[in-house]
Amino acid sequence: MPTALPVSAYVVLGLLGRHDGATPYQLDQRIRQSIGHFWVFPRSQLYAEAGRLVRRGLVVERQEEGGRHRRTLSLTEEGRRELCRWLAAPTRAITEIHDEGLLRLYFQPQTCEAGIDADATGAATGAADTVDAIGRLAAEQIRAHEGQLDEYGRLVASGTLPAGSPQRATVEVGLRFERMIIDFWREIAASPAHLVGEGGAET
Amino acid sequence: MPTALPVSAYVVLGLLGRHDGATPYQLDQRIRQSIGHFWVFPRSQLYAEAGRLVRRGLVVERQEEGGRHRRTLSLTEEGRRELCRWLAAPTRAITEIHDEGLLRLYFQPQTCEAGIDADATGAATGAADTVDAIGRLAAEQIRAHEGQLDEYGRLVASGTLPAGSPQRATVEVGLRFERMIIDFWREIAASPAHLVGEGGAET
DNA sequence: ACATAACCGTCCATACCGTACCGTGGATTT
DNA sequence: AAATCCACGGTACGGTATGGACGGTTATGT
Repeated sequence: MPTALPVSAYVVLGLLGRHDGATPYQLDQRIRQSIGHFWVFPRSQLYAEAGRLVRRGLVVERQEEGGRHRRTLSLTEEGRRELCRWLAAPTRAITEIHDEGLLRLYFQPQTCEAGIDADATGAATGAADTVDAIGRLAAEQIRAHEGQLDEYGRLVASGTLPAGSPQRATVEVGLRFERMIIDFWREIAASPAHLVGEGGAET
Repeated sequence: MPTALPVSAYVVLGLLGRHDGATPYQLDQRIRQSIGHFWVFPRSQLYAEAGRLVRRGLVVERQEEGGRHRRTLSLTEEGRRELCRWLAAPTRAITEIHDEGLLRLYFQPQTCEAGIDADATGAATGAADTVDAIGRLAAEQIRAHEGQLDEYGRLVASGTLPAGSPQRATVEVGLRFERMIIDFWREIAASPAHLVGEGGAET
């Protein structure tokens, strides 16, 4: 029991718990259409993580001698125990979000070369540009998120996820999130000017 | 124009655009109560990123000779131009979510040893344990997210964010997200058994 | 046979992360 | 005035992450 394992270790353990004897490659594919939606996990890290787990004795791998040198991973007793401990343990970890669109929105009223600065007297020289930028941003985000929403929809429609399963439930979060954020951006798109300090008495 | 800058570079540029002449330390504080909610940004990266930006000539820093050796950062002309270009550029980047709670939920129906040594009643089937685990997980997540919701509430109440500003809008997303996810976990909590394949023929 | 595509794994240079740590200097004690 | 404390402000460092490019291997098509 070295230091606490990083979450990514449990991604691998958990996946193996459900599909023992898989190769990293297969895990990668599964990740991409499941957990990948709420836990980013690039391919190369998978191999790295698998290696670490082997070193710690939580996983064993058997590598094909010839051919593709496939590595078959499976949990050891200790690996399964560790996984179960983690699943039963409490967590207060909060969702961590990376959203470039929101970032851009946040920074939006910026003094750019269009020539405005702190619109002291309400001369809206650069404000129009900002409104423009916000409008475009919103439009793009709507499109992007609609795409994502569709993808979730297809995933559900594909029937791979048993209705009422935890796996299905996590996708449900994805669906709701996308609907929520699309609504949000639609509101922004509907009145981008509203954000540039039109009505707001502020400092 | 070196290779495209990573998003984190624009975090610094954007922040400086709004508070020119700040020290990394100050930026860190601002981040923690604003962008940090939708773009995680650890302290140490701030200094690293600032250094990179200086090297690229988008930012200049003046370091105090004595005392605390504070570094004051400000945008160069080029830095501001780069920022403005980014703000105006289109992005189709999609939200990236890291949520450990969902991860645990996803992995939940796992074949664990029923006899968890903490309380060995010995007779429990795996299903009951799983229902239990899901219930606890949901309860914790609800508490955690309620805490986060409160924090957003306080942020809004504090009045630091001009109503109708983009900054306020981004917090709105946070609020909606938290409400959404709390609802989700409440549903799970209400009938965790529902997820364990109670009614369904599966496997 | 040959080309082509899908498999499967590896490498690598950077970048990132978090935490522990270290000096500063002002305020409060003693 | 010396000792203590604590908010500042920054650095170091070991481990992790990233993602694209590369290089072999089998299957598919022509």
